[in-house]
Amino acid sequence: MLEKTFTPADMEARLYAQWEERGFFKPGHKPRAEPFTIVIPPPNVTGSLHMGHALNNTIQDILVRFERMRGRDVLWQPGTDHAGIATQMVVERLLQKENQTDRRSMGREAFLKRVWAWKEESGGAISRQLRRLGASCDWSRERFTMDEGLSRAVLKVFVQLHKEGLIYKDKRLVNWDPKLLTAISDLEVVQKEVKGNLWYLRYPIEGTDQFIVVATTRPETMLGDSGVAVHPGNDKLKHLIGRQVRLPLVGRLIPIVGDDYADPEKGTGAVKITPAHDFNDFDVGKRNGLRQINVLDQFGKILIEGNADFLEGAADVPAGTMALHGLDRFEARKRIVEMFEAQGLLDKIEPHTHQAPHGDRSDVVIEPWLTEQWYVNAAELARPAIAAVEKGETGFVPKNWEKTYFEWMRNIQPWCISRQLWWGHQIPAWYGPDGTVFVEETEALALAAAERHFGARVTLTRDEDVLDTWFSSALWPFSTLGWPEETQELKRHYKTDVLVTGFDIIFFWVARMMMMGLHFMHEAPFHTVYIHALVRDEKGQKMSKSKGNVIDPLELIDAYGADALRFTLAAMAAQGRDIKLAKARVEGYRNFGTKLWNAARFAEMNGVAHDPNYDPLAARVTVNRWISGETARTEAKVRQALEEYRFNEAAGAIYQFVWNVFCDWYLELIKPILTGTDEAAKAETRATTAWVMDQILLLLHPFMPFVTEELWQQTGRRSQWLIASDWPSYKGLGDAAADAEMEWTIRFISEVRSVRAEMNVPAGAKIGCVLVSASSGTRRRADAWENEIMRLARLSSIVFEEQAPKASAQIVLDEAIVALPLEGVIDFAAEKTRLSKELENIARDIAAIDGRLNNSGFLAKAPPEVLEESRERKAELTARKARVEEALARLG
RNA sequence: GGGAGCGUAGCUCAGCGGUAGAGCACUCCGUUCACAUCGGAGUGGUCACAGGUUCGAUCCCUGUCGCUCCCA
Repeated sequence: MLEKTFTPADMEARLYAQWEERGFFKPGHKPRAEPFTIVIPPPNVTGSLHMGHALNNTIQDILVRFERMRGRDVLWQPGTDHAGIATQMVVERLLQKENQTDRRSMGREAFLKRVWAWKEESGGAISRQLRRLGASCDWSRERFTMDEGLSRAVLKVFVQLHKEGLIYKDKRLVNWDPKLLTAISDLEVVQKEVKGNLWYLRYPIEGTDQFIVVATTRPETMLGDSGVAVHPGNDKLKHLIGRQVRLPLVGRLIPIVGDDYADPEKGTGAVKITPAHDFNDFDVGKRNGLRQINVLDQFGKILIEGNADFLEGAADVPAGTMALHGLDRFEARKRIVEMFEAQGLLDKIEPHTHQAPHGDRSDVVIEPWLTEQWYVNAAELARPAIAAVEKGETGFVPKNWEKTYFEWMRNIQPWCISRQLWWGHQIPAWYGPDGTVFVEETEALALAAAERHFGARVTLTRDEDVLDTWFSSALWPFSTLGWPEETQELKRHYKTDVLVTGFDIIFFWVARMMMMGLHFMHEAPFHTVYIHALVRDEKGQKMSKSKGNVIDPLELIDAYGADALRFTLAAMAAQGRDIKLAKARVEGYRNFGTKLWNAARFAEMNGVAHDPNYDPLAARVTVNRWISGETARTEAKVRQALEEYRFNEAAGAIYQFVWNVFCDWYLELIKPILTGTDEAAKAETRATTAWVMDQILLLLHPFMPFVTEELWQQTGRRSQWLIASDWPSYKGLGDAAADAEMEWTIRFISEVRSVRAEMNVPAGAKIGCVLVSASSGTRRRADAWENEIMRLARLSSIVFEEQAPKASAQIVLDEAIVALPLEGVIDFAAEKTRLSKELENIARDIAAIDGRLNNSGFLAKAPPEVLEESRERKAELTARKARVEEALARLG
C-alpha cells in the first residue's frame, strides 16, 4: 500500500544507491545498440553544486535517461577538473589558516603532496552532490584531469604540437597577475569599470622651451616611456614628428613619432608610448622601432635600480626618481604625479572612468608584462574547427551561437598556456646549460635528445611552469576515453553525441575541444553542442556570493526533492533565454509530484493493478479509448520535443497530460465505472488506468526519475526497473469518435459548472437539468454519460424536453440547449447579462470573420483550408448565436 | 565602438503569419469516498512604440525607446 504522503528524502538516496549498485549507469548492456555518449563538463574539483551545475546536469541526465530507454548504449562520462589556480588558492588559504605557512616555504614537492591530500579528502563533494541530483553518470569511469592517463595525454599532445611548430615559446606582453604571480590568458581577464583620472603631463621638447602635453591614466608607467606618438594627420601636432622629448624625472631622450594609433580627438592628441606596459603601445613601439623598457617587477613594484634597460640613455637620474624603486605601482603613481606637479609639469587632472583589466580569480588589476611564455598557435588549429561547424559536422543548438563561435574563432589570438603555478601539468620542457630547450614526454627522452645535440651528457633543468587548466580540459572528450591508447571505448564512443554547456565557456572550452579533437582524432568531438541559459535569481541578477542572492540547489533538493528541482529547470529551459528561478516554481512542481503520487494511490485503492498482457488497442469503453489516444499524443509531443532539445515543451506536455487530462478528467470520469456494476467495463477500465499510469511513469522518468521509479516498483511486479525499461511506442491508438464524445462530455460539465458559479448556485446544491431540442446523437451521449455528468456537474437528473422550463439558466451546447431550472435561485437580471455578454462576444467574433470573408484579397489569396476553416467557424458561430438569442427570448 | 538577445496578464515565462496561453499571485465558492502540496469558477493583455511587407502581423522587415549579455 502506498504511503499517504510521499517524502522524496526517504527514497532518493535509496533508489540512487540501488541504480548505481546494479550498474544501470554503465554502458555495455546493449553491445549491439548504437552508442550514445555525453562527456560531462567537468566541474572544478574544488567546486560545490550551484544552480548552473544543477541545470547543466539535469539536461544531460534527461537526455541520457531518454536515450537509454530508447535503446541506445549510453555512456555518460563523469569527472572533475584540477582547476589549477582555484585549487592552489584553496590549499594556500588552508595552509595559512592551519599553520601560518605558505607554499614557498614548504617547497614545491611538499606543497603538491598537500594538494593531493586535500583532493583525496575534500575533492569528491561535487560528485556526491551530482548523485543527489539524480545524475546517472557511469561513476566507475570517473576521471580527473590530473589522473595518470589524462596526464599522459597532455604530455603527448604538448610534445606533438611542439614538434609540429604549433606550440612555441615567445617573448611578448602577457596578462600578468601581480597577486597570483602568474601569466593568465586573455579569457581570464575581465574588464571592470574603474573611476580614475586622466593626468595631463608636460613633456619638454628638446631644443625648445615648449612642451608637448600627453594624457594618461597610468602616470607611473612613464618611467618606461620610449616615445610619444601623434597622428600623422593631426594638423596641430604633426610638425613635431621627428623631434625629441626629454623625459621628465628620467632625462631619457625619446622621439616623437607619427602613428595612427594617436587619436587626434582623444586627450591632447599626443600619447605617451610605453611598449613594455601596454598592449597598444607594444604594437606602436614595434611599428616605430621604439625600445621596450620594463620598469615593474612581478609584484607590480617599480624596478629601476640595476635595471639596465631603464638606465640606458637616462642621464643623471635624480635621486628622487631612484627612490621610487620598490614602491607599489599605485603608490608610485601618486608620487610621480606629485613630482610632476612640483616641477610645474602637471598640466591638469580630469576625472576619468575607464575599463581596467582585472584577474578573474585574484580580482587585482592585471599588468601587461613582458615575459617569455609558451603559446599555442590557435589560429592554425582554429581553421579546421571553423570548417567543421561550417560543414555541419558539429552543430550548435540554438543555432545562433554558431555566429558567436565563428566570430571568436576567426579573430583568435595566440593562446598563452604557461602558468607560474605549481598545481597542474608541469610543462615537459628541459633546458640545457646554454638554454637550448628539449621538449619530450619524459626526462629520459629529453636527456637523450640533449646528448645527441651536445654530443655529451649534460644536466638539464626542467621548466618550472605548468599548463593552463583548459589545456587538459581541451582533451577531455578523448582523454577520458583512454587516448592515447586505442581503447574499445575510444573507438565506440568518440565522436560523442552532444555536449551540454553554458555559453560562458564556448571560448574557454568548446572551441578548444573542437581544435584539439580535430587535430588529434581527425574528427570533431561531438555532433551537437547544446547551449543552455544562465540561471539567474528572481530579479534576473546573476547569482553570486558577493551579492548574496545565491540559491543553493541542495537546499531546494532538501526542501522539495530532486525531482521537483529537475522538473522546474527542465520546464524553464526554453531556448535562448536566461532562467530566472523563483522558489514558487519549484514548489509548484513539487506539488505535481504529489499529484502523481495521489493519482497512483487512488488507482491502487480501486484495485488497479499492472497487467503485462493488457493491450490498449483492445479497449472497448469510450473513455478508455479516448485516454489511450491522449496518451499516444502525449508521447509523440514529449519525444519530438526532446529530440529537438525543447525541454520546456517536453516537460509542459507531460505536465499538462498528467494533471489536466488524466487526473482532472479521466480519473474523475471513471469513478462511476469503478463503483458500478458492469464488471467487464470495470475490469477494462482498471487495466487501462494501470496502463496509462505506466506510460506516465515511462514518459516522466527522464524528468523525475525518483518518484517514477518508486511508483513503478510499488505498483506492480515488474520484469525490469523503470530506469532500464523501454520507451513506449504505440501503433493505432486514437479514436476520433471517442475523442469527440469525450470532448462533448467535458464541455457539458464545464459549461454547467461555469453557469452554476456565475449564478451563485451553492456548490453543494444538486439541480435538475433539461436538454432541449437534442438530436438523437446528443440523446445517446447524454444517456451514456448521465452518471458522470450528474456527478461532476452536481446535477440531480437529466431529462429531455421540447421546451426549456421557465426560470432556467440556459447553455448552448452545439444544437441543443442545456437548461437548468433555477426557480428561486436564479437571478434573472444576472442571467440576462450573462447571455447578452455571450451574444456580444459571438457578434464580435462573427464580425471579425466577416471582415475577412468580405475581403476579396482574402478570398483570392488565402489558402483554401484557412478559407474553409473561416466558413465553418462562421456557420458554427451563427448557429450558436441563434440559440443564445432563443434562450434570451425565452427569459422574456 | 562591434556583436547577440530580450520588452506578451500584477510576477516568472511559453507561443509565433489566420480564435492570445501556462504557472504563481489575486477574487469567489467548496469538509463531493486520491490529493487543501487539493477541487471548481473567475478577474486580468492597444503582445514596448512607429512605419513597412502581406488578403491578414504579437509573429516577418526597418527604425525608435528601454533593458541584458558578450567582445573590444
